[in-house]
Amino acid sequence: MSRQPHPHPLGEDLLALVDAIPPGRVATYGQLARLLGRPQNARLVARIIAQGEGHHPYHRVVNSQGRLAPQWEEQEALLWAEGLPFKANGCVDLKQAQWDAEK
DNA sequence: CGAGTGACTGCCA
DNA sequence: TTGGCAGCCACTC
Repeated sequence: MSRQPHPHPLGEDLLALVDAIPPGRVATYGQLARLLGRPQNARLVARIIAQGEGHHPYHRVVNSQGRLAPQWEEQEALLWAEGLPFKANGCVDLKQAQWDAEK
């Protein structure tokens, strides 16, 4: 066997965290990174999610600007289907949709 | 080991 | 509100 089920040790924790995001809400890479204990590793979080191992609501993860993935147009449709608020420029309104891990 | 790249973030104009 | 710049970390060549 000698094979790693996850490319990163944080991958499993991150996936569980992403799976914990309730519908109608979104989380930022930095927020997830902070919950993982790596507030400065937002890019690592993005990379792990970009790898897309297993099935999780990755579409609920956006950047600090509420901007969606540059090469994933379907994400907007998925978020819209969950009733997420969008701004005029096509970004998610984090002010209303950002997930609060303590709530 | 060094340079380039990226689904990032925060600050400033 | 929007856009540009620098800083950070991990991966790839």
